[in-house]
Amino acid sequence: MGDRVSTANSLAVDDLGSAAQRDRRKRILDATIQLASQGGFDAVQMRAVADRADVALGTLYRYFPSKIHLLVSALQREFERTEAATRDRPVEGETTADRVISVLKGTTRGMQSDPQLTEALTRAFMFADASVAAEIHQVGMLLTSMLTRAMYPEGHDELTEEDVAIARVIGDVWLSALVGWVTGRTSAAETGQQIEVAVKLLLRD
Amino acid sequence: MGDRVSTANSLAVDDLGSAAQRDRRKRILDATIQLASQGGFDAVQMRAVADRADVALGTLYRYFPSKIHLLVSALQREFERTEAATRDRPVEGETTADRVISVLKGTTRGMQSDPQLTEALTRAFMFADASVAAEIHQVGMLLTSMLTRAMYPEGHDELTEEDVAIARVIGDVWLSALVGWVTGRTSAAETGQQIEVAVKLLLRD
DNA sequence: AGCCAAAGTGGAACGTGTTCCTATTTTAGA
DNA sequence: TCTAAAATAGGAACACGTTCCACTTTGGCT
Repeated sequence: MGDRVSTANSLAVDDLGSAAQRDRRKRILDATIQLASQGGFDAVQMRAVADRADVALGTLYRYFPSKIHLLVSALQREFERTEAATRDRPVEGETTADRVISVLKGTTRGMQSDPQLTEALTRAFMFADASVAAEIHQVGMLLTSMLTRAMYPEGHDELTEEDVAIARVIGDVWLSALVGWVTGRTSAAETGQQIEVAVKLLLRD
Repeated sequence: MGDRVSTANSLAVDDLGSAAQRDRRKRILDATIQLASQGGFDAVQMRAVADRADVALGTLYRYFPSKIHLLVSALQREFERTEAATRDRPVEGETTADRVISVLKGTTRGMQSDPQLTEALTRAFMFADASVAAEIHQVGMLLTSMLTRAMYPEGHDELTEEDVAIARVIGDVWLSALVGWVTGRTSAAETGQQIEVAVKLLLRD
């Protein structure tokens, strides 16, 4: 009775090949995040990632065609985790603005608790070109999703164009603020301030 | 009578040393912009810049301690030119929003007419860390200045905190839109749209 | 004019992202 | 079980940002 799992990998969410391949991919992303967390963007060196993931350099490049792809993919994974964590928890706050601010500050606080990791991921995000558009778009969707959920906690059906536009602008401000912070040009407090002001300007009804 | 200009360089706006030094600096920035204009960020190679500016590599590094400094300094010079050009010209448009959109679209159009240059300068701007804070801040001031002038063409005295906050948010959106565009993730039309929507959201009185 | 410190030259050298190549191992299918 | 294809290992090689060094030129001072 050889139950040698007859090729059955079709259950994978995104069809990422065999179990061994999924495992390698995970090891690589884990190593990336460890290194980023310790030393930021510069510490994520391809040879170091390969070593720590116990994978050859060529294999690393087979999975992720560049350092930027690697880091943006890591960002995507982290962001999915964050979004999932936010999903079930009810958003606190009376007004729309309060709820949005609450969600954003929560997320920002989470990122600021690991500055090096945030620096690495944000830098990669800002440097990414068209070849990473898919991953970037995915992250953008997650952010929009988090924001609109904060705006309408009890599952609205109708998101107006304006709602989406507002979410987008807030996302832009958030990103700028984050860049200012990771590059050491603004403090954590200023970053929070910047976001709060923008949200209040945009959601004053 | 030897009128050999007795050390008289104290008239320089920012005290940038001797005429020879100012000349070298200019040659370097010119070379940078030429190369960026032709091939974007990747084409601005330090050896190439040094060659074209007719300067040794070490000298280039004496003037600009990194490629990022070099490009951000080039951006600063270009932006000063742009800002000066906008200064005298009256801003067209009835409403505040119209005027701001007009100024931003004009500037954006200018940048989009030289995509490679814009890509190089924007990339550098986004990658700049704290050591370039001075130059970055200068560019931010110029942008704010352009925006508030568009908001109040007839020289208001009182810029409220809200005015400045709005200008800042618009600047953030502009930057995000620009990054999306230079990295090939959004089209020129989408970029304009994105800015217009944000401005209308923020200036709807 | 002659001297000295600062600035510039020319180029070697190093680190890290990326590419490439060959040998070996794993995997899928007959 | 056997075999061909795909994946991986291991590492050399290359490109470009950056650093460094020995030497030369420049410019201000006496």
